[in-house]
Amino acid sequence: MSIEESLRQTTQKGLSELFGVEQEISLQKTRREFEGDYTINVFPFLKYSAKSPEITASLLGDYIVDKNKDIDRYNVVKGFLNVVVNTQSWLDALKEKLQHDELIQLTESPETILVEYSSPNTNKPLHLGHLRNIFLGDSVANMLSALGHRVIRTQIINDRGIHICKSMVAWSKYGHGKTPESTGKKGDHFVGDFYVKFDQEWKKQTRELEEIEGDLAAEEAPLMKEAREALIKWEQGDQSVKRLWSQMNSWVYSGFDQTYNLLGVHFDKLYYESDTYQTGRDLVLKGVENGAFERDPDNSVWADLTKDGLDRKILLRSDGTAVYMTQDVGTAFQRYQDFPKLKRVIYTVGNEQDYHFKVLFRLLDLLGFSWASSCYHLSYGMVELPDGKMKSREGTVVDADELVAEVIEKASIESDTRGYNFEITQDEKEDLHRMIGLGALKYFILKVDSRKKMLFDPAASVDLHGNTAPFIQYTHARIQSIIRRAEAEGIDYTDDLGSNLEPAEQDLLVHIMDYSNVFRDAAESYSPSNLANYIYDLVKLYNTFYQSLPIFQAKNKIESRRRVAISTLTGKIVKHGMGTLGIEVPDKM
RNA sequence: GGGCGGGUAGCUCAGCUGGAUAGAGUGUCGGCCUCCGAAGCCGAAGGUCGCGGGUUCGAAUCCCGCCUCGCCCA
Repeated sequence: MSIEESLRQTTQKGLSELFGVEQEISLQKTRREFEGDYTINVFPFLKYSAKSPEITASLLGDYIVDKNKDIDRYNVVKGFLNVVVNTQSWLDALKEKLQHDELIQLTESPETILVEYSSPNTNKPLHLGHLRNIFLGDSVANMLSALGHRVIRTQIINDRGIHICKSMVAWSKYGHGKTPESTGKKGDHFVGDFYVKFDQEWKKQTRELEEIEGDLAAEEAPLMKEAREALIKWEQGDQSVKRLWSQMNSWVYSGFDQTYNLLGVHFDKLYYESDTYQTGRDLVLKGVENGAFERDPDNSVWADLTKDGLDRKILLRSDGTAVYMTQDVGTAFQRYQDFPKLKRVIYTVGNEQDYHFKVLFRLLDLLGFSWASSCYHLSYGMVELPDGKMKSREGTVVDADELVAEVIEKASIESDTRGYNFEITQDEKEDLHRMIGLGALKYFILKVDSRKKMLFDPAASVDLHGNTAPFIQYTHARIQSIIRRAEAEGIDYTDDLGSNLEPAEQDLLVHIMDYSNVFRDAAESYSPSNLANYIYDLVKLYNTFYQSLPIFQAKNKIESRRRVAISTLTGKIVKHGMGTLGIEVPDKM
């Protein structure tokens, strides 16, 4: 049992025996300006103790010191009881952690959890917004998996609809049989270019038509007509349209795969809307039969959610075609068919769809699916640029591939400028630069609370100083350098570590011992930013420790050993934590 | 019109299940490489926690109203 947990139990017991208090208590870290490790605020218990804050705190303090061998002494400041943990207890905890491989405590009830993220459309390449989505979903999946859950990573690929048909029409007319191979272009960009081309030509046609058709020009433009025809033919199963459709989609997928590979993410299972959109339609029709939904005179189908404080929501248009919501009903159902053991489904989708998911989950409930309540919308805020929002129409979208290439290039320049104080091959250099550049980007995005909107400053995202991945990576490399030297000098940290701790050692150690708790809380609240901030604090404490205390020139062998032990454990946590965020840390840089 | 989310140092962000003098980074200014990796460390300056009420021994944190920014539903 951890020191903190045991203190919590003793305190709880003491409050109960002394004052008859039966409630959850919270332990805080003692503020730096006071002596102590943990602080208990006794104000809430005064009405039970019927004594002054000072006396209440002293009684509790006496009890804790008497009953808990980890606690050495205490002091009282106003209503705050600061307890001091035995130095020996901290050192014992350190030794124990080093002997075990597991840095965190695994969950006692492993679940099967499906995490959906990325989920792009197949008509254009990934952009900065997708990156936040991907990094968030991937790190949440990593955290849950690290706790011992069985995680299925998935995405729903929006591979059908008018947008893909636009690219298809444009390629047929202006493509001249070109392919990604023949042009040397990445597949998703290749197809995206035709989507843009469609838009340009369509606008041209619209302008020409406006005099005759007025407001209808956009819809009546020949190109748009062709796109709509293509969609109808697709739904009818037209062979040549389907062939072109799969051809273009496969180009896009190979482009996406390259990007995912570079980002270091993978998926266990893919869902395509072209496979599941009919399922949703059937479920909705069943819902009409059993009275969950209603049919209007014009034959459209609606769900009346006004009782729940939501609106009336259309599910099938009067011509019988499905809307997005209907497709999502189908996909959700399909997933529980495929994985009957699912305990949780996590949808990583931007917060502009908060309402959409509220409605979706309510619909699943109305359809009688017991698992509706285990669906969760992992909602995240938009990414904004220094000059405002990304708008595809204004061409201010930040392309994911370009951005990744830029950060790696920047990392390469910075590393080369600083030089390398070790032997390194060209391949290793490239690997290192990728690690640093990509790490900087991922960390920059993940350190911000995902629920909030964030500002993406391109210059700051590749910064190497302060609260950044390169700073953390650098510290890791520095620690590894110490460990290498310790091994060379034959320092064995499993030996006696003494009975003393300098303040800088203790501050660091206390934080280290908090890792398991912080990790579990971050995982269960789907908050990679909490983990990122913990690692940053850890690394800062380590650097303070490192700069203020000699390791190899210490007063004696025992101190050297202890500092190597603390360094080793810090290094392990940094690697584990960053790895969970999807960020690699180098041994040398 | 209705709903959701945000507003904390010049800038970017922590802190938000109520607790001690609100913290980091960055930027500005000033120190620290004969010593284990300076992508580092130490220090200074910088705040009416959007505004106004309320609850409480105690509010950045909870409640109400307003201002403001963003998004969603018709």
